[in-house]
Amino acid sequence: MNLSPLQQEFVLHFGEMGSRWGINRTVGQIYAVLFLSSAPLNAEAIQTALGVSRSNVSMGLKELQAWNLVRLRHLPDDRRDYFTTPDDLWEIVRTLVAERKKREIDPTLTKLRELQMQRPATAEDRHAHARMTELRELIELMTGWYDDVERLETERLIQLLTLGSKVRGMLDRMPAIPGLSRRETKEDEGGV
Amino acid sequence: MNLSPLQQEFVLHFGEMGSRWGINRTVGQIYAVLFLSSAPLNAEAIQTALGVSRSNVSMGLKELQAWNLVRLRHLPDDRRDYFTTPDDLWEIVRTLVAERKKREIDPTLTKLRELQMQRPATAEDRHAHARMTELRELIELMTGWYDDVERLETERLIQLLTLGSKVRGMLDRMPAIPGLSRRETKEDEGGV
DNA sequence: CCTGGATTTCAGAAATTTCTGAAACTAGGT
DNA sequence: ACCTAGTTTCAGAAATTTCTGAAATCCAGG
Repeated sequence: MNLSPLQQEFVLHFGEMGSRWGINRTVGQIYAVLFLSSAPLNAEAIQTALGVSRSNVSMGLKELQAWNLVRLRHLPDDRRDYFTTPDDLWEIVRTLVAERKKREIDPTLTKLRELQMQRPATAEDRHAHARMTELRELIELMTGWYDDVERLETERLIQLLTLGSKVRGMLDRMPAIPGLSRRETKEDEGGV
Repeated sequence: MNLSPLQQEFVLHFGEMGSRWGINRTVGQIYAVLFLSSAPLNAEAIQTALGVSRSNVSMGLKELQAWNLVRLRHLPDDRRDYFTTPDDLWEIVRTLVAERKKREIDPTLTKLRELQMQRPATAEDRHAHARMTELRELIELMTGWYDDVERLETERLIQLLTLGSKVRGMLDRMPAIPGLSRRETKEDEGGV
């Protein structure tokens, strides 16, 4: 398979962005090709489209599968593996967010909870401990919200996003929530 | 400066997470040390705390400054540069989100808009074009929402997040928004 | 229980990123 | 104008990540 100039440029861009997204160039390119393709593709088609080695494609597909970002399909009378991305972009976004949370947030939350078992001894440790508490609470607030929103069906989610600027007006009409001010009580400490 | 076991473990964790967050280990560790410290730190203190070279610290700080994640401070009668992270964690989150959007989303949005100037010729290109449109519209919807939320003062933002599960009930009481169904009209195409 | 197309694994090669020490630079004090 | 304490830059070294080709594995017929 070979790519049209339009596809080509999109794929190249995804490759370059790959590194910023925490995946490597080839994985980004493989994803881009699958994303644009109207039909499922097998490894060989991807290989020729991108001009990389067969094993590289295999590893890339494996990684994309680990991210739940591609679907394995089979065509009748063909035992090769074919891959697609979901037609529904919202499903892709949900997967992306869920997987990033799993990899980038959850381990830190676990670690913070674990570290908070220790009682701080010195003044400096008390400050560090307080700082970790603040961070943990903030992450918990955000992931709690995410858990709620994630369960919304897509129609509702779009509705919520479209609401956008109206959010402010709505909040104005709600009572302030007591006991949730911006900062907790704050201790001052000295020393370099 | 040397770190307590509590600080040490937090710093090491941040270092390891660094790679998943798109920054490198040392940068993650530098940030962690500054985040926990009750007082501003100079480069030498960071160097001894982490046991890395002076130039590495310098580069790390430079990168953190490029991300707007640290503040440069000066103490009286001392011409060394001291650094801190903001006391307010919400400010940190806002910066983080804004910078990641700038680096990870905006370039793609620009590229998509640019690619859409081209008129698709083949059937396959028409499909690719449609797919890009879908993606662009989705990103625009999400960044539009972000732009609104970003302007909320922190109290309101917390209110919004705390609302969480109540969101669903609220949305139920709102009229559905016409013309914004889940998927656009969808063309079917064949061929491998 | 072979055969042959297809996929996966793996060890080393290639490329990229990170880290370092030395040199260059900067600016306040005298 | 020249120290001097401090910071930044930079070229090469070290470490890490990515990529490849060859070999190993898998598995659906025959």
